[in-house]
This record gives sequence, C-alpha cells and structure tokens, in this order.
Amino acid sequence: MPCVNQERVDRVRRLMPDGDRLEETAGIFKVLGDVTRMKLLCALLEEELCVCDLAEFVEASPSAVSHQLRLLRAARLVRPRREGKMIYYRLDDDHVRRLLKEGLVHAAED
Amino acid sequence: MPCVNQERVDRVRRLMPDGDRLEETAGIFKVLGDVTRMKLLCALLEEELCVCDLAEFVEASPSAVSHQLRLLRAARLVRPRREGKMIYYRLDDDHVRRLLKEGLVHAAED
DNA sequence: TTTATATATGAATAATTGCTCAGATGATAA
DNA sequence: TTATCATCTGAGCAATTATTCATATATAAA
Repeated sequence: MPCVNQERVDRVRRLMPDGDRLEETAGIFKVLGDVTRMKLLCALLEEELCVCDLAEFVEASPSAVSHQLRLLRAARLVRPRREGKMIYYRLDDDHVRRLLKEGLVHAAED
Repeated sequence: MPCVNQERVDRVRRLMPDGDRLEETAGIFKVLGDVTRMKLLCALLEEELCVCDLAEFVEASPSAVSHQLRLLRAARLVRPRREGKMIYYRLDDDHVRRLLKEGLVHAAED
C-alpha cells in the first residue's frame, strides 16, 4: 500500500490505549449495543427492579432477561441484591449513568 | 408472574425515553462495541487519517476497513473528506470524543 | 483515451449473538 | 420433608455480523 503515511501511523500507534483497555471498552459498548439491554438499563436509571419486573417491562421471558442480566453483570453495569426469593438489580455506579446519558444525548443530536 | 410489582413497572414506563431514541442509542453503542472499530476511532481521536493509513494501523484489508467505516459513517461517528484519490476520515464531532473517553474511563475502573 | 491507485460495494461464508426450552439452584412456606 | 416461586444456566437453533473476494466507482497521471 504505497499511499500509507507511515509517520502518521506510527505517531497514532504511540498514543493508543493498550490492547486490554480497548478490548474492555469495546466489550462494554457491545453490551450497551442492544435495544433490550438499553431498555433494562434505562429502567434501572429510575429505580431498583427485580427480574420479573424487568421481564414484564421489556415484554420478554424471565429466562431471556436473566441471560441479558448476566452480560450486564459481567460488564459491571448492574449489581444484584437478593431479598428473599427475589433479586433486585440496580445500576452499578454513577459512571454507568453518565455513559448512558452521553449515549442518549448523542442519539438526540439529529 | 405474580411477583411483578405493576406500580413500579408503570412508573418506569412513563419515564422511558421513546422507542426511536432507544433504538438509535443502542445502534450507536453497537457500532462502538467492536475492537477494530474502537481502534479506528481511537486513532482518529488523535488525527485525521486516510483509509489506507487506517488499514495499515489496524492490520486489516482496506476493504474490511471500508466496510467498518461505512457503519461508523451511518452512525455519524466519523466524517469523510476527499482529497484527490484519497479520503480522509475524522471524528464527526466533540460528542463522539466525549463518548469514547467516557467508555475508556469506565473500562479503567477495575 | 488508457492505466493505475484509492476507496466503495455486493454476495457468500464463517463466526457471533439472542432466544427458547428444559432442567438446576436457592429461598420460603406448608 | 415436600412443594412452590424466583432466578439462573446450558444446549441448540435462528438471526445477525465481520470478513473475504470480486467487482465497481472516482480521481489522477500518462
């Protein structure tokens, strides 16, 4: 590829975040990149909810929601709290809140 | 599902962003949720680059990169500028920058 | 005009993802 | 204990996505 400006490429390479961090970041965005999961998170933006509330809310089976919640937990976007038979979920921290709101704002810019 | 707290569900429903906005937001996050595309965007965080620079940078074929850029364009995350035979890409606006940085910061919180 | 270079696009394939279903776990109540 | 409810998990299937390859477009140079 003769058109490559190697100097530019090298410069950018030096300023790059490391691979693990990129993987992790892309992973978080990937988890956010699904309408059902976005709905779940937006619901939790308002208040703590149990799995069956969430299932009712997004009109999906508890099983489907549980699978989604597993991904959200793995990405540390939500945190569970058991209370008797039920498990209540909430957003993991304020940073998740900021990330969600940034996304929603960007979408509004049309 | 007898455990559903309908009152909570209804309250959350009323506060929800509308469907289109959720779709759009999830779509943006989905595009961000891929390591190759994240690399492309992080590179453009630093400076404007042409397709073949980007291809060299992520070690992928120009064709593969072009396909990814199409998605990034569609999501309004990058903007092309033709200069002769080459097309230079840059981040679309400062909001994209903020979104990327939020994501990277969240990933760093471990 | 013909030729070469940079990028874009369409179709096909391979890999990934989300859902359903069946069954497991954990907690409460009878 | 047994029964029941809420949730989780693994396997399998359907839908989606990323890549490759071949081809098309657009610009520039010969």
